[in-house]
Amino acid sequence: MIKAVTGTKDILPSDIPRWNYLEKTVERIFSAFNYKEIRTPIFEETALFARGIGEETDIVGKEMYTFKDRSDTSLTLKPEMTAAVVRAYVEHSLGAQQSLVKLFYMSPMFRQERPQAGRFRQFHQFGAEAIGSKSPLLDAEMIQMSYEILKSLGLKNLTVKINSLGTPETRENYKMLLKNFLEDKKNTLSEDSRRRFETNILRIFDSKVESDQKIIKDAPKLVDHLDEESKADFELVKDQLKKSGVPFEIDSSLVRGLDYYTKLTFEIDSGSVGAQTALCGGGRYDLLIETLGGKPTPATGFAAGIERILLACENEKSFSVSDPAIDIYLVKIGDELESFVSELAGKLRKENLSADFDYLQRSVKAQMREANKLNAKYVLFIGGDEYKQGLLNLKNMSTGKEEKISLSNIETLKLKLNL
RNA sequence: GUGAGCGUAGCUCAGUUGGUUAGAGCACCAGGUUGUGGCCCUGGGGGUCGUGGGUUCAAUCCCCAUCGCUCACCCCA
Repeated sequence: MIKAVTGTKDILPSDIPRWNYLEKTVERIFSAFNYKEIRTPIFEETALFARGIGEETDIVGKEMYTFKDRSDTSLTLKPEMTAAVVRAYVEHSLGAQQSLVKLFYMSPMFRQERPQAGRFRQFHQFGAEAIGSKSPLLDAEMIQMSYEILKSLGLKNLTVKINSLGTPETRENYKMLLKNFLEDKKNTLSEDSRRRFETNILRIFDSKVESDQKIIKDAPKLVDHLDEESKADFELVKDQLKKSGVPFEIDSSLVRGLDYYTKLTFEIDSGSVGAQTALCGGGRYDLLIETLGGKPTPATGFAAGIERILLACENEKSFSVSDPAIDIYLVKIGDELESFVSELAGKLRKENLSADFDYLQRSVKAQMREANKLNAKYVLFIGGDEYKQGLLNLKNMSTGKEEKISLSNIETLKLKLNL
């Protein structure tokens, strides 16, 4: 048997109502904040992600699905969306028509990682990008929007964490500071953290090893070494979050894994999922547009993992969707009426009613069971003496009451049913 | 890439200290009402016990390999 590829999942009909509910919620809130949807191709030239995300990152270094097409161009299934959105922004000069462009997306992403709870190789993200302003109000807006979406989905167990990475210069200075601090303690660090010391020293803060945490606890903090502008912006974001009632905590160890972030970064964690607690994350990326060939343009954004959010919602039973119901199920008494029933169903469907009937020549009882399973609001019996007199028997499935209606005014059934 | 756990019906799982036709609940189908659902009752279909090899008179059970799934590390949404 051929199965779905490792790390990929079918979203089955029984899953769809929950996905639809999430998607509608997301669209509603994005549009309230005046973000417009953008859709970009599933794959891009590999160079886009290599340059945008950073050659040294894990995503680019070992997690991308990269392949060559017949003209020998290296292509990559998108592992994240920001680089693609920025590419489209630059390519179509979206900034020429409006100086601030607010975009949102929902799309599958691909990363070749080992699957685990809340992590897949094909997964889905929604997110937003605001390109063209350095206002901290937009950073606060990103946090507020994502928080509101999660809240609207009924989630409770949330932690909003914010940090500022400062400008690249302040960050480099700080890295030196940290390096000096850790230099003589290096040998007592875990193996992973010793590796991080060389590759990405800031990530040592993320270590789950207790002994590492003890060492790093007394390390200098990035927030204490910010440049004046980053510091002022950070204060503004905090202020704005307080005003909009978003609870948050400052997490000086919050470092994002993509190279393009500057200044404000944030993450929203859930205590209701497995080890992968981040439901969404984002921040400011003032240098990326330039890196990708555009004019220097400040921007900020975030991305959220849909599977992870739905997992948290399930574990918290944070929302429920009502069972899908069909308006009317046609029960035929006698198989010779099949073709007539099919025609009748067609008429009802034209009236925008959802209608179905039995194609398996099953007994009336079996047809009723089917109607019940489909949550049918009404059942229409076709056949027997009534049918000969031009009448049909209409049954309300919740009250159980039946009434006879005339075959000739079947088109007005919709009004009768109050549907 | 590393580590641990688990693979028995469509689903959730029992089971045999190795021994005849491998079980339950749910789901599915049929009947109980020769024209009427949700409850109930009766019956039925469905499994190469993940795959390959080994040990044995005998393997779903023990051993080895392999594939897959799950969780965690790493990393990230």
